[in-house]
Amino acid sequence: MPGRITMMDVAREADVSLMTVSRVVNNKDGISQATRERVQDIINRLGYRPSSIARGLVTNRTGTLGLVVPDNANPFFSEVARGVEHVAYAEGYNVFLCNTEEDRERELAVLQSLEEKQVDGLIICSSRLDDAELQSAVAQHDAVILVNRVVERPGVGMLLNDDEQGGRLITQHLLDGGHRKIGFLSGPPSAFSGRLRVQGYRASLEATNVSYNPDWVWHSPPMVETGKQVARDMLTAHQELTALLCYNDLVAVGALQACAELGCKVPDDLAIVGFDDIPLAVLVTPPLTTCHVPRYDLGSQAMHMLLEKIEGASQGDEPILVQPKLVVRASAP
Amino acid sequence: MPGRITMMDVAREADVSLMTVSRVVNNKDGISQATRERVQDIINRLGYRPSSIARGLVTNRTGTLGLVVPDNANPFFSEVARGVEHVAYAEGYNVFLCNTEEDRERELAVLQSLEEKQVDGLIICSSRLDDAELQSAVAQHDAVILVNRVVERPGVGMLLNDDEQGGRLITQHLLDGGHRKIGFLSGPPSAFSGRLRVQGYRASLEATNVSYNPDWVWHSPPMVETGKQVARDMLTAHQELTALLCYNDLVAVGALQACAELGCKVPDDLAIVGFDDIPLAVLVTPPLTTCHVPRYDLGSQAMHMLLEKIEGASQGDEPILVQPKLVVRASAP
DNA sequence: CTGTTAGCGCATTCAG
DNA sequence: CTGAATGCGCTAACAG
Repeated sequence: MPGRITMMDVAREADVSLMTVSRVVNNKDGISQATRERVQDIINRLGYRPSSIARGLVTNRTGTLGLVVPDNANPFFSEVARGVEHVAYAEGYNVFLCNTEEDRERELAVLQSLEEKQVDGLIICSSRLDDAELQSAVAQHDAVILVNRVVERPGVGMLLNDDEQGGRLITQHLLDGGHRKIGFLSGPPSAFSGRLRVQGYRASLEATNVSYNPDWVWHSPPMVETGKQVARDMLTAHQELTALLCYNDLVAVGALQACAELGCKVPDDLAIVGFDDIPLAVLVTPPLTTCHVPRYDLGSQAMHMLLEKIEGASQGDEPILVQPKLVVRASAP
Repeated sequence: MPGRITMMDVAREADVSLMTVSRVVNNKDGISQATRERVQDIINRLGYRPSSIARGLVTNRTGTLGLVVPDNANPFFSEVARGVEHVAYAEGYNVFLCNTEEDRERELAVLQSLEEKQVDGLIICSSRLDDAELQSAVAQHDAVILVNRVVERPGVGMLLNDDEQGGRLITQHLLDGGHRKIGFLSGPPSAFSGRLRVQGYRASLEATNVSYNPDWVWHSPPMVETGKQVARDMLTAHQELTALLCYNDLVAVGALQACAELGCKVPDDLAIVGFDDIPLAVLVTPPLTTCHVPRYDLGSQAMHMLLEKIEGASQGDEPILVQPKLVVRASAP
């Protein structure tokens, strides 16, 4: 096969220099309308496409970005991804969507790979790395936005759902409903947002003089299946509970299923609250009371922040807090 | 800032030539154990990372792949994506996950962009392009796998869920249940698989001497909201229907909601059947009868096929058919 | 307005 | 076992 069509081919065919072709391709001026059109025609006729990797080698910009998420099949992250990609696409970027499958090792590997690919910028959602790992990973890149994770490092942008406040909101709602024995399935230990939500829960309890009971806080991987299993164990071990907060809606749905199996009625025997307000939340029976997080907007806003950083127009690095909103439905009226 | 660390830096520091460093980096032999270790140490100490774009320029391989889907937030595609990415990652590839948002123009743009990025291979899921567009888009790439779409072009691999058979299975199930007036919400007109499913539906009807009524086949975008709207309109216009086939589970869930609003009981007043068997299918009430499609496996198998193609080991281009399986649940017992 | 020169960071020859 | 030369396809800086 004849190999890729290069600028050289176009230049030869048009009987001009490489530079002239380059100028046409990049819409730079300093070229007569006539040559521009002639060259453009030849480009079209030959089907020439610029090699963005050759270009990247000289410009040091690849036009690609990285987006790292724990699990793209989780509706929360896939919606964040949509927001990111929509904006990125509008600005002419392509994005590597990288799934870490909730795995630390894999997150590290992905981050290294993105570095080798020389992405122009990076958004990391809900990193599962510990602080030290994240610090040094982030140090390799010069434009980074963290979503729902904090790290001490100048130059890193942060966009955070106010998880502690979210934890307070849902806890307060249950307290207002008269609940005093409230369990919490708090997500994976590595989840930063889980820790914050528990803090909010605890703060809210203590503000009402209800004592915090660590036995009522269990970890669970953030998926339906695991939520179901852990909820079953927890509810069996702690039959005194009258309400259950869940790390996210997926876990809450799992808890709903566990209740069905245990013959425990929601919300009469047990109130259940989720987090995120994914579309699924209104599709289950009973629909979930939850804390609404603007997933798509989180993605698009993170992307806007990243663009500012890439273009060097970043307005300082104060973390930006997004306020979640309590949504009351039948699972915890 | 001092700029990126290059091979040159390592070579200078180790007092060897570029080539020696290159050999160490790429694990080639023809190097003494001693130098290898010494160079490796310096690489680690300096934090050198090879530039995959520079490498790509000379090797003509980028280590990146493209995956094009209509909507990553659709659980069907996000699961396919997981399958693809899992295998890709294991083989050292990164993948551009590109959402077309069900938009033809955008799909074309994405495909062109992937060409400029010089991906080593490409998987296109459920393309919404017409045949001519797809043909010429595909012609630009040398390793392409189509999922759930057929195109006439040598060299293109195809992995297909047997949608016609799926259409037959679900239709037959309803016929067996005594239904004779069966509507079909068949998805977007651009959806190849929708057309096949309708064919199966029609074939199944006619094999039972039930006449095919085109008034009972309506299009609907493949999402819950739109499914709900179209279902409402259709059921209002055609109250004679006793069963409704849906393009996918999302549409079926929408139909379920429409029924709830219309005061129509499922399955007593109307049987509803979905397609895909996404996790959501068992979470709604009543759980959906549907046609199971192995989404994750579709992704991982497509990826394996793509790898074979990239490595030139492709075993011919017979489309590979995957058989869907009827799953009977309460929405259409 | 257009062309020439140089070099991005690396791997592939081919010599030592 | 190691190194020197060459070029991938393109753009930036300067010349004309």
